[in-house]
Amino acid sequence: MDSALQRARRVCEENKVRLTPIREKVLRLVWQSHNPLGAYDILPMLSENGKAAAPPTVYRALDFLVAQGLVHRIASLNAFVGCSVSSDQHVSQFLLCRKCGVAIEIEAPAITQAIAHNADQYGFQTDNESIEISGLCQCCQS
Amino acid sequence: MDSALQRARRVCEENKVRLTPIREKVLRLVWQSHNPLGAYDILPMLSENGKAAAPPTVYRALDFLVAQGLVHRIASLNAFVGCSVSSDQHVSQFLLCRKCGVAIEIEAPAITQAIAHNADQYGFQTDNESIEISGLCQCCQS
DNA sequence: AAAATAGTGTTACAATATATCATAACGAGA
DNA sequence: TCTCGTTATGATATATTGTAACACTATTTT
Repeated sequence: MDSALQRARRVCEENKVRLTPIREKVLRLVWQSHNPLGAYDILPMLSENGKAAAPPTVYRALDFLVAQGLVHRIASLNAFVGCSVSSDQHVSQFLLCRKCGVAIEIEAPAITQAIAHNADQYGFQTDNESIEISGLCQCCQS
Repeated sequence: MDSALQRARRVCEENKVRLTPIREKVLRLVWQSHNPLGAYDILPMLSENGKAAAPPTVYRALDFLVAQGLVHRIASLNAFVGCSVSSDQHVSQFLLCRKCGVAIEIEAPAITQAIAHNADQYGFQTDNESIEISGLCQCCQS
């Protein structure tokens, strides 16, 4: 968690962008939850002095964090999760438990390679890949 | 297109479910468009005698078709596309052009295998995999 | 300090999806 | 064939997710 913040600061410095208080808070919140969080789950947690933030506030912060590769969006859940891989590759590979909701980020070069190979066959130039595998995690199988 | 309908009928017969007129019409519409269609794009096309259908009508039909493996949902686009592979595997692998919007369904056992191997390492029991790769198709690269 | 850029607050709204309850169609067994 | 349980559809309302647009503030650059 602390190391995640350190990495975030480093990444932002390298990219010459600012990790403002709002962005940092959203990053902390997303990281603290080990399950993916929806934008509207985060929203009330951002409220200072009892006044809730408005949707654009959280979406801007999330868009920023996603752009920097610090957070991933899980399209099938409309939710966001902290990126746990340190390498700066722009891939998003997740095992998603449909029971407990946990999101396990995996790093599988074999998948990435197989995708690159297939895309090549179609002359397709890839931007980013998003792999979302739903199923049951080990804990939830009994 | 006709062969797609034939397959649909066969699949429904095997699964002992009904391909009702609404479901068949939605399937046709999704198939006719070679780009993914949003539910609200389909909605007005369902209108008989000038009266538009209500959202649940199209969502029910789409849910049914997805459950039968005849249509895929592209989560990153909130859209639906006809399934073009005949084998009855429950995987969803797409190359999505961000310029022209085309969705190319690929069948890559190497990817599936790499995923199975990784899931195994985590003791994760997979239901279905969804791979959405955004980028530029060959036509749109110039 | 002035100008330019980037970030935030706020309001309103668009787009996507579902809950709920009533009605209709169908299919199996008496 | 009738009725009863199941499945499908109609209809209304509402929930959820995501953006546009504009004013204002903070930060950086010149």
